Amino acid sequence: MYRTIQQQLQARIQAILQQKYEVTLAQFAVEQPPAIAMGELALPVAFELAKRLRKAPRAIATELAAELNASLSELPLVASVEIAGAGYLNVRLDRAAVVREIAADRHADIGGPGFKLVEHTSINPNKAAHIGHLRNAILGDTFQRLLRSDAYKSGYQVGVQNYIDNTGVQVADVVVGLMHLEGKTLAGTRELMNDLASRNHRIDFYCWDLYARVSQWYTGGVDDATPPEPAELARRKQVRLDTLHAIEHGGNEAAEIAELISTAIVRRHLETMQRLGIEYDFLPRESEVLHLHFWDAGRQLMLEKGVLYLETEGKNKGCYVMRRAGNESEAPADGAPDEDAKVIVRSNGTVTYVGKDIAYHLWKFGLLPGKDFGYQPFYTYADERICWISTSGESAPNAPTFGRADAIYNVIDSRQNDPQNNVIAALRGMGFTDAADHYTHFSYEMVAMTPRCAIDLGYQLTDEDRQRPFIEVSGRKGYGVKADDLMDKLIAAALAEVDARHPELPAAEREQIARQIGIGALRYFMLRYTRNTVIAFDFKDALSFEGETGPYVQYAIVRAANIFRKDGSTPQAALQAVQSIDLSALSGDDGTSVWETWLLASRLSLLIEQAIATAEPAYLARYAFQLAQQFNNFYHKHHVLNEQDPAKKTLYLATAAVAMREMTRALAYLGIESPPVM
RNA sequence: GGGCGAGUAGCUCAAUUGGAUAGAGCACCGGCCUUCUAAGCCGGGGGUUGUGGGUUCGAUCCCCGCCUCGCCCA
Repeated sequence: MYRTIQQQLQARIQAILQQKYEVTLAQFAVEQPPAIAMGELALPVAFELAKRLRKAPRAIATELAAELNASLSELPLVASVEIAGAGYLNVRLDRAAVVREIAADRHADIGGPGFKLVEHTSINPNKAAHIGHLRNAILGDTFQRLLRSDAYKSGYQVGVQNYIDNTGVQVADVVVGLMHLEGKTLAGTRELMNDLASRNHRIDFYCWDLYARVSQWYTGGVDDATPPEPAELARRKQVRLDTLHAIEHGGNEAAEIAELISTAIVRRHLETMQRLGIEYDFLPRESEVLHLHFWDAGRQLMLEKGVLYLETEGKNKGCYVMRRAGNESEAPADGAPDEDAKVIVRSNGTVTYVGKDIAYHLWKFGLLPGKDFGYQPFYTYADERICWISTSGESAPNAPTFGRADAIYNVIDSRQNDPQNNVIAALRGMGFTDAADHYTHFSYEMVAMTPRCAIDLGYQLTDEDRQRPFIEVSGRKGYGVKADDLMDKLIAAALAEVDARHPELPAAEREQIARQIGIGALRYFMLRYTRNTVIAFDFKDALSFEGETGPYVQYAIVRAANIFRKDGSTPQAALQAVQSIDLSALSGDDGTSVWETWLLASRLSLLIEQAIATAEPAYLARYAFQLAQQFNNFYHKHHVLNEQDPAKKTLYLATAAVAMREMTRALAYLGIESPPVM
């Protein structure tokens, strides 16, 4: 509702500016005054106009206030407009009228046409998911929820992809471990998987350790009694390279083991993410990008569009290269080679990662001629939703397609800034400016560990590392907190609390509530930081259920629900009743704290809009906390069930109802469930 | 060496993208459970926003220099 009022004010002011001064402002801010006593909305528009009109801000504000006050009939929810400070226009709302609008759940809509593709998670399928992957998946999943159409907003059509690099060097390393460290064949690998499954062990955990061992084996690590000879190290490097090439080509034992193991781990990743309420629509795989020859079509198109050319001189002689972003104007005027150009195809004919990525992104926008994946069902969720996977064979009859997006969001950490910019530059260079403009690298900083946390986990740190602000998670070293381990810990901690508080509940119910709380804490923890903040992970912070956490908000909802349970009434009835009672209790000191709760509760659509526009889910997380704080404030100030004045009691009940409604919604966008009791 | 990001309370982070008195959580100190759940609430201390300049009605935010840290590239 707050958004609607902002829009109405903006429209009205635009009309006045046009009519009175013949100026139009493309955009101007509508803020909130520092204190509610000064009104509900503040317009600094007079400052903006001071330069253009060569007039003092306060004089302009005076004229605008007069115009606005004279036409209040156009703004049914505004009570008055006054001038404050050096030229602010402060707007007071008709509290009763606004409350009735909010109670009736009238709010601005969000959404529009178009298909938006969100890609997130994209974990190398060679080891267990860790806390860094959790941040990625939780950010992506939350953003997807903000975009998608639902009961609250029209939203957009959304597809969620999880890219699987199943032919990369990381998978090859695990295959090297299985074949050369453990001497396993394809049959032996099958046996291992069956054995792990029968003992309820996780294959991704097994590979976590194996991957760390292989990484050390390459550099002559712990498995050797004496350091290996240089010739032996060279042989190991060659084994790695040969395995990688074998997997890329396919049709051999290494490739089959890679397929077997990576698919099993992908399945495990889906299970891990499902615990967090995260689901996917499609898993495009690197193997299909290769086997379906996406790059051939991409290269053809790049050559036609003139962004790819054969370098004939200098250090990149014999390579196909692309000029770097921003260098178009500095093209080699004197015919000298552009040494700064990005190599796309090496002189030996192999394609770089960026090259494959350009082709893949052309496909995402439906710009790759004649190429599409085959689609087969891979995983079915509880609600019958199907997760599809790419295949180079025939598609299943009822398969959807996922290319042809109007906008894409790639949730990838900030270390991939350069490669992502290269892809965008390629699209722009090819003349696909619309695609380039709608390509969002949803960049975020990594999750690291505090040195303290790493030591607690038993990792050997150098003295230098101990002095660092944080230690990077490293699959290669085996450093990191596994996603499933962390969830287990959080749920166990929550269960201990629930057991103590609600021994009367059946065990299954207590476990369900503990799961909701543990996951709520985790998702909130990953969302409360803005994207370009490095999270230095520590168990103490992550395991907290107090203060600015998910459980704090969940608890506020439970408190609100308890009011209705004890009262024997429903939130719906309370909101309905607001339409017909006297709302004079909204004014005065007492009423103001009630009114502030309504006002804050009415901002959800505004916050969703901002979170989408800035690709910053943290704004919504913060909002959920602030609303819960505001509600707790109200809860302690006004004892609802003891209220003797019937009109006041009805208003208070409705206040609890509206806060509960919006907190529950906000949490749902964050992917956090609201437990019935806690 | 080049590119990107960051530096705000003891600690971890915000600041509606240039607005009014820079706000939260944690930690610390003090108070509040016979009331709708204390996973909560109230109060307190704690700041030259790394540093030096500039832009303007107004700068934590924008521009330039310097210092420190992280990441990426070579």
